[in-house]
Amino acid sequence: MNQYWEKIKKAGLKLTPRRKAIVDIFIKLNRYASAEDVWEILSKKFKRCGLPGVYRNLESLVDCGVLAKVEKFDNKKYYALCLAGSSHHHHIVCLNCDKVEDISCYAGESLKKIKGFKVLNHFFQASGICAACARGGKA
Amino acid sequence: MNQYWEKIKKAGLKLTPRRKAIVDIFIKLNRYASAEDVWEILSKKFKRCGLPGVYRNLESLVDCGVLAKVEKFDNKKYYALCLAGSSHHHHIVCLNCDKVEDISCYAGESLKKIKGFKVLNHFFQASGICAACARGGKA
DNA sequence: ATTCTAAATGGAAATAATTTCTATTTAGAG
DNA sequence: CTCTAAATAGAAATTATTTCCATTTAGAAT
Repeated sequence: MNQYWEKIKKAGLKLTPRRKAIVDIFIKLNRYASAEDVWEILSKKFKRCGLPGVYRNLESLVDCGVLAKVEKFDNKKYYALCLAGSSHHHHIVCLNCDKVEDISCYAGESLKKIKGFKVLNHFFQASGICAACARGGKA
Repeated sequence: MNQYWEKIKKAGLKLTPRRKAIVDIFIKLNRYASAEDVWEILSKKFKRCGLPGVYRNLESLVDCGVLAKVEKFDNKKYYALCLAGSSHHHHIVCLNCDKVEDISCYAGESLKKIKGFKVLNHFFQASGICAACARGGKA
């Protein structure tokens, strides 16, 4: 029972073979992926496997905190394993290898009021080159 | 020749009736809008008016700095008038009236290196309730 | 172990957003 | 006024995602 399975159970979701496999795929990938990416890999393991089911599972895994959404700003949805707890945090993405890491939120008091707005939410995401890629780890 | 028209000309784009009308729509709206929103309004002014043309124009207006993209994280594209110059900045969106305002970027030295990543880009967007809506301006 | 029920699933089809393509029109330089 | 590259309309294609419904299954209760 790993930390991800625990999150799934804790949310009252069933720990299905499909969900275990999807978590496994993300652990092995170590980067963000689209529903179609996941479906392609999952299809090798399960002969009968629909894309709608993958979409449903990715959403439920986001809901229970196992996955986080990653933005590529191209009108597609991307997901990555979320190691951080349920506390508010952000993500940094490697432009070379697509790896995603959790980063804590820097927001302080100054973010409660901006330009007369009462600020309720904010989204932050950084991208760049991770240490491994900078060393030529993959290129 | 207002500031928006100037930006269009400066980018080497033609100042067409369609583009003038789109800028005008955003000035009057004073909030972000989707391609379809713009198309609906534009259709009242021009009987022959295609959605693909609206998409093309919105993109070209972003390219020349007249419009900015706004994220609603729903896999649709949204646009708003961009008053700020070409310098790096962000946006804050009113959840009640959809108004968008430019905000300056707070990023300092600490944002150059995060978790070993060499940070190249970042995206920030805040949302909340604007002063007018807080006063019950529209609700 | 067996039963039971809500949740999960597959797959077809629908929906929604956006882009491509091609022929026609037009802004604006000369 | 002419000319050309840029802009346009509209149909059709593409892409991503969701809905629908009939079937299966995880896991709680027995």
